[in-house]
Amino acid sequence: MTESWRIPTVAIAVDLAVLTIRADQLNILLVTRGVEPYAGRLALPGGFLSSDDEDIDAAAARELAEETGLSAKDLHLEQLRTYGAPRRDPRQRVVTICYLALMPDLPLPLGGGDARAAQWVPVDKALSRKRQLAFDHAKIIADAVERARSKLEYTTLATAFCGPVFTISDLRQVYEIVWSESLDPRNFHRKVTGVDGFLTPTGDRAATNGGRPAALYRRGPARTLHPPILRDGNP
Amino acid sequence: MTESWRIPTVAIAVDLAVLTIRADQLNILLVTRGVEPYAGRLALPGGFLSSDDEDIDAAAARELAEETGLSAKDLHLEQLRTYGAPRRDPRQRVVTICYLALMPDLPLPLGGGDARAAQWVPVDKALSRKRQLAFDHAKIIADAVERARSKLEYTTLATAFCGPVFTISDLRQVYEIVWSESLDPRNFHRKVTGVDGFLTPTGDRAATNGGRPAALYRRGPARTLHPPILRDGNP
DNA sequence: GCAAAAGTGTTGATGGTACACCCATGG
DNA sequence: CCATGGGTGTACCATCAACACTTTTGC
Repeated sequence: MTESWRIPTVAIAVDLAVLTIRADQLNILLVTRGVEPYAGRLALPGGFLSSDDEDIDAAAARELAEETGLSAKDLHLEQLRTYGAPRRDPRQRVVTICYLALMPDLPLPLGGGDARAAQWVPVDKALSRKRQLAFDHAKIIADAVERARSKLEYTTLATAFCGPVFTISDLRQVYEIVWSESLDPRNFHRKVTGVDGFLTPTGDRAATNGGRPAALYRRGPARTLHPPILRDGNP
Repeated sequence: MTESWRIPTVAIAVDLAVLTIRADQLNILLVTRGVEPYAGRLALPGGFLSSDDEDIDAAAARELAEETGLSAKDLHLEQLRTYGAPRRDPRQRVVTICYLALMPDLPLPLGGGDARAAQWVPVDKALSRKRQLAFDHAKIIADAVERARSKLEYTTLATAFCGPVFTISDLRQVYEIVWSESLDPRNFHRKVTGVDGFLTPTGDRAATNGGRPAALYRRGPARTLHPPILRDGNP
């Protein structure tokens, strides 16, 4: 608590839940804490809000750039929820505003100035070893994953996990991995090509990997899906 | 600014967007500010978070009880979003965690200890006179209404606007008013009675208001709607 | 040709809309 | 009886899951 004079009585933090798909699994970006409390444990990247003129959305974007080297306009970033249980940080009262980011699988570390040991951890693994996570971050991760899962249903966000050009198979695998559910490739194809503005054909074709080469697409202008693509597990 | 010594450099507020249906309109609970800034303007009820051991959800519930006299377990209360633009409060940096509450139309003031002038204001009126609202509260109200609108689609939340017992007509009017859209009474009836756990019949019937008396229902155990009841305006 | 993946056509089930029709009450 | 709102039946249409089938590549 020697640093408590530097931080207001109720401190405000901004934490990031950054998701990607890697090796057929949903992964989350975690850092290893170097200091107490929870030294050595895995935690969401984040930091305290400075009291200057920085907007909280901008603070989240800045943290994201520091961790990944990516600008917020290159990927999806949205506010998830604010967590403020009284003793979630044993040092003092901390209220943390959490953000959800989705990005394609890019190499890490991405040359950010902040060279803390950020690593991709499969979400399943992180959530099955809750004791290794700092603070209430297991709960935050679970909320982030659930938000991502449900957003795939009625928005075009799945494309945020893909690179700039992708095949319909790539997109289907995003859905299958995030939902842990297999989808019929033929019906999926029809469904996504039927939504206006979801996908823009590039005209090119992907290198074949054993069969007929797939058409390549970019993400289209649509942001919501009409009709939605619904999960099975719902009822 | 005489009280600024009591508030940390970055202050945390909890604000409430309390919605109800009154006189066939969606209404929001607003207070008239007595002090600068924005003295005399309408604002969302709320207050600063104390740095003691109060959870932020509990702080929202306490504010709600002070304004309406109702306990949080009697009505729906959920976190909406956190707003933290740098100059949203001209005095100092304030980050506000906003909550959305839905309640049936009950008389106000509800005998809370805090006798500030809380009043119901039709949402349309509030949003068409944005200049009369304090801070960024017009934006918050718009977000709250949009959240309520979309939650009616896939949750059973519409019952939160009704009293403990209600008719299917009452429920339909909730949808019609919140969505500003008229629905076919016959198809609506079939739809809601077809969702398992949405409605529990009481066995009683309402006093007639000109026609056959309607069956009375309580809210059932279901919290999500399968299938959803979708708005028209979507595509 | 054969395997493998992409993409199309078809069919039967399901859920939605529109609307005709019957039910129960007050006046 | 009539007016009024509550509630059911039904016909038609859109969407969807399931799966047979065709297309396009590598080997």
